[in-house]
Amino acid sequence: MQNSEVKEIRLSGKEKPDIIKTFECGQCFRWNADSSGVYRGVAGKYPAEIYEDGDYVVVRSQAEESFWRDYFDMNTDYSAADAHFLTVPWLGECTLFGRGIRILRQNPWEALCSFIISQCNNIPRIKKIVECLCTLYGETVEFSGAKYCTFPDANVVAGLSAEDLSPLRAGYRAPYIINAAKLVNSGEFDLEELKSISADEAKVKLLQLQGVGEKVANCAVLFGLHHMEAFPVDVWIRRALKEHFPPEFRPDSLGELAGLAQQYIFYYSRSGGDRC
DNA sequence: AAACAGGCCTAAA
DNA sequence: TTTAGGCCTGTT
Repeated sequence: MQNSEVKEIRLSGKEKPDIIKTFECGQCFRWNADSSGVYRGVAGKYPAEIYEDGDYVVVRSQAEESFWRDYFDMNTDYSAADAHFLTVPWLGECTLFGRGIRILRQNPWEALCSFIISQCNNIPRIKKIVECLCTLYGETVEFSGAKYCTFPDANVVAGLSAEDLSPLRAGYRAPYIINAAKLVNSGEFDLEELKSISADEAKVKLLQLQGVGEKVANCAVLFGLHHMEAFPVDVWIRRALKEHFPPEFRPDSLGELAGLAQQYIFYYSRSGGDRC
C-alpha cells in the first residue's frame, strides 16, 4: 500500500500496555527500541513506531486503531485475573512486577516459526535469525523514512530449501521451519482452524510437527493462537515452579488466563527478581 | 576450552 | 515412562 497516510493512534486507560514490558517480556522478537525509547517493528503487514507519551501509548502506522487494539489485546479484561494472581503467594510479586504486559495477538505462523527457532537459543540469537529470515524472504516496506521487512508467509518459506536458509545460521532448526511451512501452506495444517478448537487440542495437533515439542507447542498456542490458558514451561518456569510453588500446584488452577500468569513469572524470573 | 542457551528427537532401559 | 546423548551455532 503506497501513499497510505500515516495514522497516529493513542491507547490509554486502565489497561494501557506497558510497552517495555510487553515487548521485552520474551513473547515477541521483532520490536526494538532506539536510544530514545521508540520501538520499531512490524505487526502483520504493518510497520510501526510505538512509544509511551505520558498516559498514552502512541502508535504511528498505516493501520487502523482497531488493528492495534486487537494486536495489544485491548478487548480482553485482565483485571479479574490479575486480582486473583495477586492473592497467590509469590505469583503476586510477579504480577506486581509484570503488570502492564499484554499478551499480543501475533500472527500464528510467525509465532510458530519463531518459537521453533527459539529452541535451545538465547533471545539475541533468536532475534538475529528471525530478522535474517525477514530480510531475505519477507517483503520490504517503507515507512516513515525507514525500511522494514515483513515476516515471510508460509507459502514463501515452503518454497525454500535448507540451503536457502543457510544464511540464517539456524542450524538443525532450518528443516523444521521448512517442513512446518510446507504443511501450513498446503492447507494440511490450518493454523486459523486451531484457534477455534481448545488449547489442548491445538497443542496435540502442533506436536505432530517435526521440531515442535511440548514447550514450543505451548508457546505457539499461547502467543500465536491466543489460547490464554496455555502455560508453556521452560527452564525458567520449571525452576520457579519448583522453588516457589507447592509440589501439588497445577498451573491450570490459575484459570483461563493462566498464560498471562506464566508470562508474569517468566518476566520476573528473567529480570532477576527471584535472585535477591 | 568446555559448557551452556527459553528443546527436540531417537534409542535404550 | 523416564533418561542420556547428540544436534547447529554463538557466546562466555
